[in-house]
Amino acid sequence: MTKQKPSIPQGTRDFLPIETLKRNYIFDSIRNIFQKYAYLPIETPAIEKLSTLMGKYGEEGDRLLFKILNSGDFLKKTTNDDLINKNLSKLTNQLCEKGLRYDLTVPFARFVVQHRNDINFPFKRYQIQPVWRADRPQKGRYREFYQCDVDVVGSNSLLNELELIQIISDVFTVLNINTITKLNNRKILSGIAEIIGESDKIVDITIAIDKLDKIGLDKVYEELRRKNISDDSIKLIEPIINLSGTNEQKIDCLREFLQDSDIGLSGVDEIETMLDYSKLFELNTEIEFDITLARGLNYYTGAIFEVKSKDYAIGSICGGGRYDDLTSVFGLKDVSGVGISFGADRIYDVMSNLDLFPKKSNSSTKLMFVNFGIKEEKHCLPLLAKIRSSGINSEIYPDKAKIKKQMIYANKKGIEYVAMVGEDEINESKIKLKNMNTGKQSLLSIDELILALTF
RNA sequence: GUGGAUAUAGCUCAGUUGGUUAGAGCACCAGAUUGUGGUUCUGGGGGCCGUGGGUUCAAAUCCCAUUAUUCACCCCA
Repeated sequence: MTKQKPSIPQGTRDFLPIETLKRNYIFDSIRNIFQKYAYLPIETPAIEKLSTLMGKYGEEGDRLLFKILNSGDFLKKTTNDDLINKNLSKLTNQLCEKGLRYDLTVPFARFVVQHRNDINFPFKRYQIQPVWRADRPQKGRYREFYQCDVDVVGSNSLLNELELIQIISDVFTVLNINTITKLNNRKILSGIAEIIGESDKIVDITIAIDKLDKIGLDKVYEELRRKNISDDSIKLIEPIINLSGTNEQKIDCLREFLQDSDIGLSGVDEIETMLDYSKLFELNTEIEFDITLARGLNYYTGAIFEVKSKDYAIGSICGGGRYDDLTSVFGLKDVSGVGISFGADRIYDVMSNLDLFPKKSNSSTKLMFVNFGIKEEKHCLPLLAKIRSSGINSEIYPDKAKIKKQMIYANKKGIEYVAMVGEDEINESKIKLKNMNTGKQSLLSIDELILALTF
């Protein structure tokens, strides 16, 4: 048998215990806050029917879907002509019926429609699961990563948007990350497109101005021209792209600019209401109304959110928005939803690079018994059981090895205390407890030991 | 899908205009220390120099191909 070099597909990762503990700390923190705001958990399968996923994320998204080869005779539906001509899109349909989910929002829309009779609307759910994208990996970009979604469907109220802002603030407060939350509204973007007479090109326009801070003004104009936006139209948007000042100043300016666009004005009203309401409580994230925030996902229809770390550049660590019509493709009309997604993996990268994890998040064992041999381990096992039942994470070294080896094991595992029970201790009915941080040792009874480790 | 960079020990990397037996740090194992970890000292195991071809008396080093990794673009968490 030839030796195989162990490896995993690009863009995927293994997680060592120390990393997994830290990741769990992020998941637990986020989950606790979701529950505090009364969202309910659901899960959906990793694989969905391709018909559910295709066409929801635009052309680019379709390309990034992982597709699953049909089982059995997967060539059954193909014709020789299609194979010879390499008619890829047709062959894809014939070879694959399933794919890995690309995000949690579209499967959730499918879920809502499928289970509409079992759901209590307005439905507030959260979902923490991995998603997969057949992307080229790079910094902060993986092919398998976790999203932590919160969504409300079946309510048009802006209170939901507000609540999401509070959740953003709470999550990043707990995780100790400085953030800026950018807000925009798709209706404003639609209004702008309407005013300049390019309504049908709204997607191209928004994607172009979304790049403003990245490629600069000239390149944005270049891109707009490339998308066949007329010079007259470009001239018209100029003051909008250069919009600056406080959130209030931007709103006033836009209200003026959009005065002939009903949809645009309603977007401005929504933003104003959200900013207004958000002053009712303390928020630990800087709120910025950013007209250039577009986000590619073309199902957003109202509010758009994006959160970035202020201290570590890695793209957005949370994003989302309102989607009014996502369920209608699955046959349920007039159900509006709004939600955001926290990118747990990018949050991990931020916290890891800024060293924001609390110390307690990287160890789980509190106490280890040294194994001195058969007689001693039989004495220790009931003690260990008692310690465990009082809620202390603990273990016994499974082999009678050199003490040194056992101590090294405990040290590497970050175990706080080591218990040594040899012949002398057995005779005295005591346990020698060593604090691995200070090196101090003391002789305790079982009850004293439990008390000492419980506070 | 487009463009750039890199590939040497488990990890991070040295390696001279091509020239003896390819090195270091960290990690790992053992000993100094038979009931005590972290620090220190001593010793040890580890390498088809990504893979295939070419040039040369001679290739980790130069050339070509290939694969993998990585960064950026597109797009996105």
